[in-house]
Amino acid sequence: MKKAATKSINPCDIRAVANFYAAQLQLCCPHSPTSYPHARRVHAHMTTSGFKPRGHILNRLIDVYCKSSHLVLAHQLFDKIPQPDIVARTTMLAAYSASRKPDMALEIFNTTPLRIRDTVFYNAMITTHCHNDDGHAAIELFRGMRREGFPPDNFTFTSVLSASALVADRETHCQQLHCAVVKSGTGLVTSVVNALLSVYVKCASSPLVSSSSLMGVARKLFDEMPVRDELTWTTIITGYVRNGDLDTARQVFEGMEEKLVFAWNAMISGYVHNGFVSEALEMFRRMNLLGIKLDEFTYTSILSACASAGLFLFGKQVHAYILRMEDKLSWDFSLSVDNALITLYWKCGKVDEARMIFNNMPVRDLVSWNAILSMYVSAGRMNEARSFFIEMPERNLLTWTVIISGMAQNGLGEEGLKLFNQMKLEGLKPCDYAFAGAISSCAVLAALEHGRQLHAQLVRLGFDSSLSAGNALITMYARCGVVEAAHCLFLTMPFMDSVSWNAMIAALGQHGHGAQALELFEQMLEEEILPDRITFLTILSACSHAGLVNRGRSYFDAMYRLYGIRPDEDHYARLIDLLCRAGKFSEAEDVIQRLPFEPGVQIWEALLGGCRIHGNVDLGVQSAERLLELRPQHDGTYILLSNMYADVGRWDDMAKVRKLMRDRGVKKEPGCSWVEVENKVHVFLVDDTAHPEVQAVYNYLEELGIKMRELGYVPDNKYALHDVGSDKKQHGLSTHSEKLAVVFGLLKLPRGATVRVFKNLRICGDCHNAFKFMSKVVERDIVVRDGKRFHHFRNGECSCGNYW
DNA sequence: GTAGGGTTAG
Repeated sequence: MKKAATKSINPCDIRAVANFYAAQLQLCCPHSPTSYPHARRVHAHMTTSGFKPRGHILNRLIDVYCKSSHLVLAHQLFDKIPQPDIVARTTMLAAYSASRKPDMALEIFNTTPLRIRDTVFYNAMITTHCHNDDGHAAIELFRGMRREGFPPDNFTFTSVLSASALVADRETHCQQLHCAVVKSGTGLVTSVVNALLSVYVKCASSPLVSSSSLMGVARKLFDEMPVRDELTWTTIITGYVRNGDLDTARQVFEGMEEKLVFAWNAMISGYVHNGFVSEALEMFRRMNLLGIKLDEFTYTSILSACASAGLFLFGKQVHAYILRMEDKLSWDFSLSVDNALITLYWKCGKVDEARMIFNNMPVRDLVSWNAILSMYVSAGRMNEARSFFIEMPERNLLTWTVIISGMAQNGLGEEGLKLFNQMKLEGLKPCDYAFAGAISSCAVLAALEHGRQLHAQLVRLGFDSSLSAGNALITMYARCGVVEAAHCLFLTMPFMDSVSWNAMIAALGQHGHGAQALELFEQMLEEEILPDRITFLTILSACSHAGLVNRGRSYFDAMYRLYGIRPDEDHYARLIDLLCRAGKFSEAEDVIQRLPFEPGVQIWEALLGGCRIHGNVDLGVQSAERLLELRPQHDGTYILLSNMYADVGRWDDMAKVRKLMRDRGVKKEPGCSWVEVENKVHVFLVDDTAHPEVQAVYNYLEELGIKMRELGYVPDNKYALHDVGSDKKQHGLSTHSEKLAVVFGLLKLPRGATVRVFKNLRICGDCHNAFKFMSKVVERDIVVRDGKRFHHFRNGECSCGNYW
């Protein structure tokens, strides 16, 4: 039947029919929603009428199918062509490139004979490599096409220049390509110079080169351009913005005769990213006054400005304005703006509102999901974060990074490391941020060997200059007890920020090197690194650990006066801790009286801790009572209070506290200590009998005890008595977990190696005393990290100076 | 038939 139909059309008519079909397909605009159904109808008509499309009609049909995302259909058609021409091949290849299927594009490329290839075809393949972030492949292909004698054109140069921006040695490639551009005669084509500008600008913002000279090259190109388009302006403006030179960016911007929305957006986002929120808002107001039509980029940038500056009310006004004109906006618009709105709400602490926006979004993308995940993580709502993560329809590197570092931040190191491994199993290559999350997990677990291995991997992968990983490593080494390694790393880091300084100051403070910590802080100020609220938390702790009361007090005063940072509850708590440890109770009470807020858990904990050290029972009882009201289920308060009564022999009161604890069903967190030996973590509990080699430990402990007593060690049974729930106390036989772990380390670790032990709770007084003697007897360093700080025992002394 | 900039998630 079909044959009959074909036969009935004579050659003249076939040409007329072909023209008809071509005209019909011409009606299909590339991205209109009606183009695909129309093309299908035309296609069906051809099939039923027996017309066999060839040449440009076929190519056009393939093109429409590709552009309307019907790649399978397009490819079926393509496969039916006996010898597809270069136009059909380029169309198919570019379609695969645009839909991020580089393997399919490469297959078409490789099966296309050299003799029919042309420059356009190579250009399309170079672009495919760019979209696949494979700069080297793109550059290699560019070289190949020149070897084969295909002349590069302006399209070739724009693509290969953007490829060179992707590679590490981009500056070299860029300069070579610049020469090739000049030789090819495309050196005055606007699009080519734009691409050149773009690479120079990117090279300049790389931290490894001196930016000023490269921005100079870019500026010269810009000044000498015969024709500039809007892209030119945006590129040069963002160039200055990325290099932090907002004044020059502004000058260039003001020099534009007709300021297009692109350029406004570049300025606004530049101000936002560099922290100049009021300038960004000023730009926004000016745009409104001039009646410039705002687009989704303007709104997202301005919402992000509000989010980072905490300008909730202004942001809400923008939100209301957007809602009023919502019906005029497209879906795509609403997606990115909704994402920015989520960020606005959660950064301003409105977690549930942010979740509502997410729930009501008609379309969501990964950015939306990742934003909510980050929100739960930073709010410490890890159960919600965990289930949200599982629910996610897709994940990318960022998703994994957020959840891994979130686990670490919330003390869930084991889960963090598990997720890091799972991520690798799923075939994702961790970036430096993901490594930072895994390293922080090691810091939480005090898993030194594991952390060292991650450090080694990091160096092998070339991430050793990474800021985030470096900062995480400082903290990891410090928290694993190797403060020297942390310091060494800090001194050799190629780039640093305030986080790096904070981490190192905190490391020195935790290890009892208070004076050094303060020295480093002064150096930080000299280098004009602005301290933040975390910096002050760490120096107040450092002062507290080292007993530097006066300096701590004066830093506290300087915080707001000199740096405009209002002290929060945690700053006040550290101040009170500092004062109480030094026995200055009336001053501490005075501070509490004049607090600008209701004292919370942290304040009373600090006070109680100080009272315990100095045996100030009355004040201690008062603060414990407040704590028991605020947090009745927390075990720590009961333990501290009962220990305090025991210290002064008030056994009845002690018994009452224990009864109260039992009545309320509060369980004491069992004390445990652990030590890493040959990459394996050995955990000990009080009076441990479970560890397979525990008998050897008890034997060696006895042996050491004899030598220690010869040097003057007197066991203090008072502390053993305090162990709630331990029935061996009357005999004074109880052996704390930290003693077992230290002795196991002494037995198992190589001769002379430092023993590093970690304990979940605070170290006990008798153990502290015992380790001093032990370090002298065995002539080895012993490091113990307890819940609060580090103790370095060496030659009979502890780094804390008994001040803890 | 092929190219290039600005946004939102760490």
